[in-house]
Formats: sequence, structure tokens, C-alpha cells
Amino acid sequence: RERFTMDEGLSNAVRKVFVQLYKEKLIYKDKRLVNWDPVFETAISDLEVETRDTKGAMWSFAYPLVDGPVDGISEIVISTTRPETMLGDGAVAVHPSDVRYKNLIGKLVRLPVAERHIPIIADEYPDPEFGTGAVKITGAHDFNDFEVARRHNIPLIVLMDKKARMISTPENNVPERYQGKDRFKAREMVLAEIEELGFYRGKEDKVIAQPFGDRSNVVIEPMLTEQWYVNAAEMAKPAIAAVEKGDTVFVPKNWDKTYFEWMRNIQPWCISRQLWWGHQIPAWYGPDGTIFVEETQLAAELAAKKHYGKETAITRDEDVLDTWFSSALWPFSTLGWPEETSILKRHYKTDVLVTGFDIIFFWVARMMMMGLHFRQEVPFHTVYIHALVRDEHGQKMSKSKGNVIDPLDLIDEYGADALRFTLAAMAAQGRDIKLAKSRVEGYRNFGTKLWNAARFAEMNGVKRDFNYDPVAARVTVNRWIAGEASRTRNAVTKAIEEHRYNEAAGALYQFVWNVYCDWYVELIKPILGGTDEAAKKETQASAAWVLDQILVLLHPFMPFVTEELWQQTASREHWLMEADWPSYKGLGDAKADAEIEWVINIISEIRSVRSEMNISGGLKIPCVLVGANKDSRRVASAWENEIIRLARLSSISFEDRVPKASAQIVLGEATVALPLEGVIDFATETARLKKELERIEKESTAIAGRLGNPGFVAKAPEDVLAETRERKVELDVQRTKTAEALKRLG
RNA sequence: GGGAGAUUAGCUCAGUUGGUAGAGCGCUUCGUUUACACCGAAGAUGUCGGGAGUUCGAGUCUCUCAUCUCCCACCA
Repeated sequence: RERFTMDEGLSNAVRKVFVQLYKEKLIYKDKRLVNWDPVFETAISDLEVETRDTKGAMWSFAYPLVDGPVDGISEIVISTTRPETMLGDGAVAVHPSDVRYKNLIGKLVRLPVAERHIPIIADEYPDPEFGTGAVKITGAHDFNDFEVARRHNIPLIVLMDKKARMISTPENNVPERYQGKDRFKAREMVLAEIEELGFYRGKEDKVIAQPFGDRSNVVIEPMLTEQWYVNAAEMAKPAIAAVEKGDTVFVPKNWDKTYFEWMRNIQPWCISRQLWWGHQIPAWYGPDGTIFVEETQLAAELAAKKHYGKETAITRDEDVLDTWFSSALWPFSTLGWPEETSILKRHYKTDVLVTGFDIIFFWVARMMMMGLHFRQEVPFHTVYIHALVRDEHGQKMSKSKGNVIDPLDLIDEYGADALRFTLAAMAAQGRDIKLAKSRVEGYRNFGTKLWNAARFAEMNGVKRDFNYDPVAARVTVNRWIAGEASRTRNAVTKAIEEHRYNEAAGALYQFVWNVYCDWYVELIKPILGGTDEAAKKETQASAAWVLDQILVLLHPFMPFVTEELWQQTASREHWLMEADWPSYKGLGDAKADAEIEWVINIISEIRSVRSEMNISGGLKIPCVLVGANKDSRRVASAWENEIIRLARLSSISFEDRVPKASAQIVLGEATVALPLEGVIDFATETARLKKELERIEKESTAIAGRLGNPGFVAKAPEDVLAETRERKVELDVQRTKTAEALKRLG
């Protein structure tokens, strides 16, 4: 489904919401200071203001007392980072406890340049420790000053027009020469004139936090205008409670602190914008300014007629709404609301909202407020806050900063699947991603690996047999891989349910590459090339079945390559994207697991020794099992071909004694001997075994120490204790056998 | 000024109720064997930022210090 917030249906929802909130007095019009963007000539919300540290200065001016010195004081010195605003000062405030100014409170000072008289007032706002302790109050151009002015009925003196150019009015008494000047030009003029008049009292360079419009990049000017507001504090209450109760949870959990922090200190939300584009506010004005808020022009006209007692012309408010106002309705406005449609009933609330932390305030919080107000239910039960991909310097990417790495470039280079898998694999909770290209490359290789595994299958007659039941498999390796697939499925499912996408991706990566490709494919090669037709047929079906499971499980992470393979490897009734998530019963066979584990172990150990002894890959060597029990002998015989092939042996035999000049490997109760007469380097083999013995002894000592600690034995949990004891026994056997091997070597 | 987070192998990063550290890339050596050199085999590399504490046991919990990052905020 695709919707656009300017669609007819969504526009209806916007009007309805506005009207209802207005009638509930949750939307109101107010004249107060707003963040004004002088480039776009519109009000913006607090969230659209970006505070940046910039180089600035604090200048000090003297305002002389009108009626002459008091206690020998003839002037009061104030400091400001914005000298031009002194033209709009309505008062000078000092702290009531500030003894320096005690007798000045109530006196008048003369405002140079503007030549007005303004009072000295007492207010808690000034910090006596800061600067001179006296603060100029410019109620119409500063948020703090506005509050102070309001408390003391100080007039709000407007200095600028919508473009933040100076205006000269009878009220502000700003000299005509300032008319139309830019505020920064006016600053220079004020400084020069103050100095000339002899009221300049110094300058201090300073880094100041300045507000910028996040889109226009210009300094925001606090302006006294009439705007529409939402009583956000009131609407936030249920939204706060819902998260406290757990109706909506954040993942990772920590983000709820950010949410609470903002919601509990929320300010009125300015929703009107003086822009050309957006949802026009459904408010009309009568000739005397009476406001009629209705969903349609007709309804407003009727309301006006009723109000005035006759038909009266009304004009519509030209302002439009903040874009986030309509976005806040998204979870229900897209589903046909206010109609009680079936999709609304089915899809509200939704499940999981996936978004970035920077959207929590703009969108998540507002959807919560609107959703709870109009649906009496949260819009989603989970908010998953994903990591941000940052640029090479660790900076947040943003359109306005222009430091965005275009994902299309990465896709061109490595493919969409590779990028998608990389992001999933790196999406550990609570961390940002500084994307490393080598990771994308590695996961591109992973996709290729899968493709090649499918190619191998195709070349070996591996074809999906929809009658194949892995539970009924008779070949051990097929029973084993089915169990591995099942375990992988469970791990991936659990990880996804817990929103641990990196773990899901990791489990799949490991299964496909390190289990299926590295071992299963290698172990079945002799079967596929062998003469046991029954085993061959089953294995072909099994391999195809496992591949199918891989495709289904991997599809959310690599949709394209998996879909393609799905279509190519069998004739299907539906797309892979429509396939059910697998669910298995009866898979997993401990006996098969143990057997395959033994095979993998012996192959790995022999390979390791070969490598350490520098035995060339082309040289096939005999392998003698000494002291092997019945079970080991059976497995070794059953897997003779595979072991011989993968460990590059010439033969496997069973003897009672270790042949002379053998490299020796301790494998459980057995010793694997590789007779290397003429090839073995005794010094190397001795060193290897000594190192091995050292490793065993080191671990053994550590474990003995733990078991010898009465505290550990008394307090460690049963299973940990049992495990440790088992390990100890294992290590003892290994130590004895390795020591024997070393002794045999002489 | 408040709030959140980071510090683990050369690099990029995992590590879920505390049980004794892993991956990918890179590096070293070897390798063309029924898919894959975007490959295979074997290997080296960590006083888990410093310090203290709790505990039988700490990368994991507590405190503290250091360095870094982000968010919010009206010191003129």
C-alpha cells in the first residue's frame, strides 16, 4: 500500500483531527514568541531549530540613570551578545537579593540611541554571579526576556519585520536610519553609535550557542507572532503512561529514557507554518476576527451565519500545518480513518515501528499522542530503534549536510543483497555503524558462495523432491545436517523475535558457509559419486531440502539471490517471498551428531598436523588408529572414504601399537598415528607434542585450582561444577596419552 | 547544565541471566581435490581504556578516573 499525506483521504483526517482538537481546546491560537526563520519567513517548531556553537562576543553598555546618581551610582552596565536588540529593551532586571542594585530597583534608566526611559526591575532570572548581574530585557526578541517581561507587564517592543530587517515605529522609537537594515548591519550601527555616545564599556570574545534553522541554515530570530499551538503537555500524558505501562516498548530499552525525558518537558507545539505547501488550516475569520474552525468552508459559513445572525463573508487562514502534524496521524489516517474500515480494524494497532532515534521526537512521540487520543490505543507495540549508518568521520548523515553516502553506489559495486545483509549483520542493538567497505565485500562473497553451492547441487543431480522427509532419512550425514538446519532455524527465529538481526545474520552465515559448504557438501561428495544408489538418491534429496531451508531462512536478508535460486532450482507453486517460515518436528539426532563430530574432529586434527609438519598436500599418507574402541572403529570404517579424501590419506588401518616414526594425535580414547618414516622431522614433532602437552597442562592446572577452591565447590551451580569435573577427567586422559606419545618418540 | 552511549586482535565490529574471549577483513604458510581464488587448508595476534570493589569466579555487576561521541537545554 502506498499513501501520500496530501491524498484526499489523509487530508480529510487532518481536517477532522484539527477541528476536534480545537473544540476540545487542545489546539489554540496564541500570541507569543516563536522561532522565526527569516529566510523562509515562517514559524518553525523547537525541533527544527539546531543550536550550534559559534564565535561571538559579549559587549557591555552603560545605561545612565535618568534622575541622577543613587548612592554614587550613575549608570547601570549590562552585557549582551546581540547589541541590536538593545533598541527593543523594555527594562533592566536585577536579582532582588543583589545588594549592589538594591536601591536602584524602580528607578528609570535612559536607553541610548532609542532614547527611551525604561525601569530597573527585580526578578529571580538574573544570576548575580554572571557579568554585572544586570540583564537587559528585550521581551519581543528573546525567550527568557519574554517570560520576565510577561511577569512584570513590561511592553514587548518589536524591532524587526518578517525578513528580520529593522523597523522604526513610534512604539520602539528606533531612529529612522535603522529602517530596513539587516539585523547584523544594525548591530554594527548600534556598536558604533554607543561608542560614540560614550556608553561603550568593553567587549569579551566568547563562544555562544546560536539557534539555526535546520533547513535554511540562518540564525533564527525569536519573533512575536500569532500562531496555532497544540497543547502537547496535555496530550503527552497518556503517551507517557502507555510507555510506562509497557503498552509500547522501545528496543533497545534505553531509548524510552530519551522519550520520557522529552515528553515530560514538552513545550507547546507550534503547528502553523507560513508556507505555500501543506495542509491549509481549516480556520476562517469573520470581519471582527471571530474564529470559525470547521472541516469545510460550508460548515464555517453556517457557523458564521449562526454567530452573526446573518450571512457574513469569512476568509480562510492562509497558514498551513507543520508537516509532522499529518504524519502524526499516519498509523490510522492511511487506513481509511475516520471510517471504521476493515483494514483499520485489522491493522491498528500495528506491530513494530522501525526507525532511527532522531525520529523519536518528530514522529514517534506525535504518533503516540495522536493515536492514543483518537484510537484510545497505542499505534504500535514495539518501536525498534535501529543503528544509524554514519559517514567516514562518524558524523550523522543528513540531506542538508550533504555528507550522505549513496547506498546506490554500494549496490552498484556489491549488489543490493550484499548491502542489505551487511546492514543486518552489523545492526547490533544500541550501536551506530561506521560502514566499512570490506564488510560489504565479505558479504558479497557470501552471496557468491551460496550461488556456487547451488551450482554444485545442480551439477550433482540434486533436485528438490517434495516427498522427501528429513525425519525419515537413513544416511547419517543427512540426519545430522537436518538437525543442524533445525537448530539454525531456531536460532534465527529467536534472534529475529528479539530484534537481534546481527545474530540472525550471523547464524545463517555460519550455517551456510561453515556447516553446509565446508562440511556437508564435502562429506556427501563420495556418496554422490558412489555406487550406493539408495544413499545417493536420499542424499540428493536431502541436499536439495537443506538448500531450500537456507533459501527460506535467508530470504529476509538476501531477497534477490534467494528468490532467483528458488525459481531456478525447482518448479514452485509460489514465490519464495510468499513461502511460510519453516517449522520442524522430530529433527536432531544425537547419535548422528556425535558420529559426524568424530569424523570432523579426526579430519581437522590430521589436517592440522599435516600442516604443522609441512607435509605437502600432494602426499597421501597412511593413518593408523591405535586403541580405538568398537564405536570409533565402526565410525572410522563407515566414513573411510570421506576421511581419506578430506585428510588426504592413502589408507586407514587399525593396529595395537603405534608404528615407529609416527606423528601422533590423541583423539578421545584412541591415538591417531601417522607413520611418516623418512618424512617426519622428530624435532618438529617433539616440539609440537610438547606444545600440546603444555596447553593441556595449563588448562588442567587452572581447572584443578578451581576444583581445589572450597568456595567454588561449595557455591558454584551444579551444572558448572559437573562440567568442570568432566573437563578435568578429559584433560587427564589427554595429558596421559600425549605424555605417552612424547615418550614413544624418545 | 541535564541525559544517553562508547573504549575488546593491526582495521571494522560481535560477545543476551557473571563460568574464564569470538567473527569478517588484513597478515603468515601451504594448496588447483566433484561448486566456488569473490576459493580451500593450517596458523599467529588480546594485561577486554586505567584503578578499586562485590564474588569461589568479572569483558559482563558497583564505584572512580581518563579519553571520545551523540541528544536535549534560555546564562544575558
